Amino acid sequence: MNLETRTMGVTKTQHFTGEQNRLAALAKALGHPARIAILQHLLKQQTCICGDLVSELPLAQATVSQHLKELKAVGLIKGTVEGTSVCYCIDKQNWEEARDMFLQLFSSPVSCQDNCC
Amino acid sequence: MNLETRTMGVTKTQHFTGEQNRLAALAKALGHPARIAILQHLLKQQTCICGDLVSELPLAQATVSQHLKELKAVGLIKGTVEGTSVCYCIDKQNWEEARDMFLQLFSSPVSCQDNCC
DNA sequence: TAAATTCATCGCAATACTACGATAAAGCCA
DNA sequence: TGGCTTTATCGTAGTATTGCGATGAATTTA
Repeated sequence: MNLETRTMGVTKTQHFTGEQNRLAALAKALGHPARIAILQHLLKQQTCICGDLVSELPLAQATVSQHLKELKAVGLIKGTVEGTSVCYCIDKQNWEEARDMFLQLFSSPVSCQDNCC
Repeated sequence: MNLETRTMGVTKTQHFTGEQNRLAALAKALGHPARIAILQHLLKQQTCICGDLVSELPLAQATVSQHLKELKAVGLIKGTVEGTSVCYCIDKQNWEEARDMFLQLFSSPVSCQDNCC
């Protein structure tokens, strides 16, 4: 029987490295097609796009706002109030950090072949 | 009022492209530090590692098995039964597909600067 | 000031995820 | 065969995620 504080349903982040947790958090933020679509749209636009993301996406305004919040929470995007509307764009610095971390993960050679195991 | 079939709490995958859904699914699989740790361990080993992943990770055997199942479900790893134990390793083909998809996402230039919006 | 626009947040409903003990299934070894 | 090892699956508990209508806050416009 486990007598330490039981926190069910919660990721045990304490037991992993900061890098592992950070990469996982970034991946998690990318882990929804709507958020992928948002990022792709922000990348495609030369200038920063505001809330017309809502009309681009097949989701209600409240839902889009929530996805934007999550992307903002991990730092992949940032938003600036511009009058009545809000201008969202990729956060270049964190975006490049994310790119580097994924790059590093995928840079290792895969030794496992078809007959490996 | 929305009278179409209401499926609450479920991602609306139908409304996104196959690529967006695939990339999101791969990212989601990477979205947990334990699964990052598993993949890093499998990448580090020259030969395929079996269930001693359990002793490497700070999680119960059932939990590790569940994470392995998820990684297997998106195709990032594969397992082969070897006597009593199971040998897991990176699925080279799907791993490279994943790498290419993330690479493509991050390859777009970010035009947004500090004073962008 | 009053109405309209834009967006965030709240609250709810339903599903998904995380974790683990218990148990089952499959193979090994004495 | 009987026990042992290894791993998958089941069941359960708790938290997180997804989605959306309703509402609120901030700003613009009439």
